[in-house]
Amino acid sequence: MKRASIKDIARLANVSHSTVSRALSRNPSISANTAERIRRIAQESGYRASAAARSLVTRRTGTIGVVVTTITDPFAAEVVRGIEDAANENDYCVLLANSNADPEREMKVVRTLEERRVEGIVVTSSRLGSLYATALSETQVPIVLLNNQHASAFLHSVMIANVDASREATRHLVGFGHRRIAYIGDRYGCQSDSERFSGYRAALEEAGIPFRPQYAVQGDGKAEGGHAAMTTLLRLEESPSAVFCYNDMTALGALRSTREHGLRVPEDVSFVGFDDLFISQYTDPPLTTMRQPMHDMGRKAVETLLTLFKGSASEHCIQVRGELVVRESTAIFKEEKN
Amino acid sequence: MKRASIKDIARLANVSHSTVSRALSRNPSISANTAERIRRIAQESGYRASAAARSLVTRRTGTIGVVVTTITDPFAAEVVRGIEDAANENDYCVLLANSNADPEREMKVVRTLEERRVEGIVVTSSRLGSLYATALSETQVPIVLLNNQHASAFLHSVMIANVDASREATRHLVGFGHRRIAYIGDRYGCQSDSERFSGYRAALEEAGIPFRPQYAVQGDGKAEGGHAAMTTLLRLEESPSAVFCYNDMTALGALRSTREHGLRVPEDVSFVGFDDLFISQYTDPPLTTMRQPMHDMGRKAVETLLTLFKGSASEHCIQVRGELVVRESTAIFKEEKN
DNA sequence: CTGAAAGCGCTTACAG
DNA sequence: CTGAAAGCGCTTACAG
Repeated sequence: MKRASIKDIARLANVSHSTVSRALSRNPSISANTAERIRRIAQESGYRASAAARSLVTRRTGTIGVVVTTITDPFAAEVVRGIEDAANENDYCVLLANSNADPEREMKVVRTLEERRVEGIVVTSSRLGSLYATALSETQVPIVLLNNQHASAFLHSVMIANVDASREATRHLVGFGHRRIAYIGDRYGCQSDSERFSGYRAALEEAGIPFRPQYAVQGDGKAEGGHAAMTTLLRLEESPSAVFCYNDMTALGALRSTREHGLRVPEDVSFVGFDDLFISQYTDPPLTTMRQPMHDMGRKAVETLLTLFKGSASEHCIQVRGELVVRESTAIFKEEKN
Repeated sequence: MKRASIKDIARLANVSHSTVSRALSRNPSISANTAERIRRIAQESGYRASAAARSLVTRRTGTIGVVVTTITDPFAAEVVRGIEDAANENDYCVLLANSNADPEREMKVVRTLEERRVEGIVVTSSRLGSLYATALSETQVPIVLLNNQHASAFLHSVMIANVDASREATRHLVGFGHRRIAYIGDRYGCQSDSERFSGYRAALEEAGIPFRPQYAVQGDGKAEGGHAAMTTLLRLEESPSAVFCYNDMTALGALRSTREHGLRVPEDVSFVGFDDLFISQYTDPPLTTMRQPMHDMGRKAVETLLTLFKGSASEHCIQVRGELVVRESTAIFKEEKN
């Protein structure tokens, strides 16, 4: 059975469909009585206005598109939650798409979102920031990149202040007396990896600790890579007493490798992660980590979209600060414990 | 600047807009040459067909709505991933909405989805299954409930076979020689909690182990609740040697409480969870758990939607089996270890 | 192979 | 306060 249209309601109410439209959108020009009557009839017949028809004339869809590599990534999920919250508060819906970190698919997905006339798009953790700069300059819908992996001055973005945050995270280790401090990076992390690496180097430098190349190893941003990287570090003649990890997932894997080697955390080796995923408070021991305000970053992304919709200018790159959350995976360095 | 419409392309190509429409939809009646030319022009001018206009006439939007309590829940995220994958393979988009487990909001959200003319809706872990039965019987769009908390025979659903799965999980503990086996439930879990509790009871019964009421405690489905519940259990005169948890998050909290009491897992107490969240392989020790095929459940949900779209009949309740994943949080019972 | 016309379900000036 | 008309951007019979 067909859905009731505005005309059906009009017939039922013995008025023109224009009147129905006005009554339903609470246009004050309609008399209270008829308006009331029309609304009741609409209600009873389970009428639902067609958003498609409406948006065709109003030129507004009230939806924003979100592309993530995969919603299964806890970071992405938290960000999307922030986006949803902010979107809903402003009566926007969210069209979700995943790119699987595949540039081709990512472009295709953006295309689809354009056809659906999303009013704005937020893309998280994209690896093709630079591709976007050109490909998307033709796009007519505002895009904001969240923690994108490549700088692209032309686009709007919200980013964590990687260098500062990483420097602070590493300083925490330095402050605990550690000098053999390693870094487990993300070989796919592009700009954010190199920035976090810079922050790490900066902290070493200001503490007068020489950088040892063998202490900089690469993971893959996931637990598997962190595990493998940590295993490498543990095989070193002089293994590190502390490790700063690209992110919490990496730390998770590294923690496990450490445990498998019969070492204790933090007594034998200290760890600090990056992100503060929900689970990081439940690892054993609970993880000290540099928190990214994921929820807030999601909000900020839609807020810049919103100001862009109004035609106002918006900051091009919003930088957000991390916050060190000290838990139990870091301890004061003690010489030769094992 | 306005988006190019089909008419703009028609003007550029010196044909009627009907011809443009046909060329773009690869209607074979159009001559290869003109079709080619039209497509090139459309491409160059960055033309994007308006999905709204199209769906107004085709009566198809190619989108399905998904409502979750919060995407931040790892279970929901995995399910949504499965939904997305299946949807994309069939050229559907996903409109995501969160209900915050608030019935009122959930109904509102469904309303919004209807206005957007989603062709189907999947609702995960809803607590108002029974409300749906009436409220949604008026709805014209097919809805499938995934692990809904209340039975409702009128609706389509995909569910884990809770009783069987829980019985098997508990049997695993029994098989390891445990007799003091506790259950930490979810006070908000409604039907799924009572079903999992039944499975637990059934396993005890078939093993001739008397049920002890003080061994059945309630959490809240989250780590906090699991922590509190386990603390209660540990204060018992004769505390359990094994615990079956409503879900992995509960187990996570329980694990932590156990650790805080200076007890070892699995030497002092064994744990089995439910879900097999991604993180469960990274807990310390890695968690033995009853895996729910979350990804597959998501797929199945859209598959039943798809068959419903075709007008075919579909099974009303698809039951899916859990799979016990044995890791290191369970061990053979040994008398009086501490 | 191509075009003119009608219509999908709304909103919104324009009249009255 | 209400209605008739036009139009948003498409698709699709119907002609030719």
